Amino acid sequence: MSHQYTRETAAEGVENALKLLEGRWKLVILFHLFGGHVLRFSDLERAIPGISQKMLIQQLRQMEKDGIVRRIVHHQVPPKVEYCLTDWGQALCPALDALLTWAAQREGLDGGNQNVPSQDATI
Amino acid sequence: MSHQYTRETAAEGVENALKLLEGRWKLVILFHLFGGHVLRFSDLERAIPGISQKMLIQQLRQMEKDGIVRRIVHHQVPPKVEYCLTDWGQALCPALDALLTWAAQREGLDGGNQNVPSQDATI
DNA sequence: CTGCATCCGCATGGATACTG
DNA sequence: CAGTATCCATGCGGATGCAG
Repeated sequence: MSHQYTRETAAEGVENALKLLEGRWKLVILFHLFGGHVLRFSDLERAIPGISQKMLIQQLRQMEKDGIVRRIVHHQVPPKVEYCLTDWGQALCPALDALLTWAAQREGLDGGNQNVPSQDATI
Repeated sequence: MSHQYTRETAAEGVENALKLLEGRWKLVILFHLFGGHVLRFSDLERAIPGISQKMLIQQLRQMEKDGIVRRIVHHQVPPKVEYCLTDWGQALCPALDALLTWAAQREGLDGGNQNVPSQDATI
């Protein structure tokens, strides 16, 4: 399982991965679905204040197409559609946790140069 | 170092982290800087075909402001400016690797339902 | 209830030309 | 060499209205 990537393919790989997560609301949706939660369209709508239906369905559809989210249609009136994560979608957890860890490291390391944005090499 | 996040703060944290990585060229630049490489403006320009000066300087400036990239100015004629990663920027490596790992898992798990995008719960 | 269509404003990104 | 300034195209996201 050793990763042997060239600088370019690695950049492409991460860019592709990031592209799947891009979108104003995908992360929020994802976190509402983590842990095996199964939510209806209206549940998500209510759980995410400020999101429009268009955005909600758009982001859900994209993630469904990308294999991150599973869509379950119950043919009944009134309609009922539920959303949950695929196995692959659940597998995102560790990666996002790593990102979280990195973000948390901001205060702590970085060489103590938060207030020295530009170094000046003038002699 | 246990992460104890609520659903909301975690989403915010990751979103903030992702926001720092957003931008058409940031990842590409990052990967060219990983490994302690110190590159001049023109080096990056040459190394990344298709990028415009505007985009290059814009993305670099944002990452500098965010503490990911360090900018070193040599006051001389002709001008010479070098860019490298901060310690925190270098620390991004594991997180991006996790993302890479996740992306690689696409083929392999996900319950074998790549061809069944929408499940149908009709009785 | 769930989801699609349309229109609109704004931010992002790209091309080009110019400056210290 | 290392930017800055300007103009322009595109796309994203928001609001509203309609349909199955």
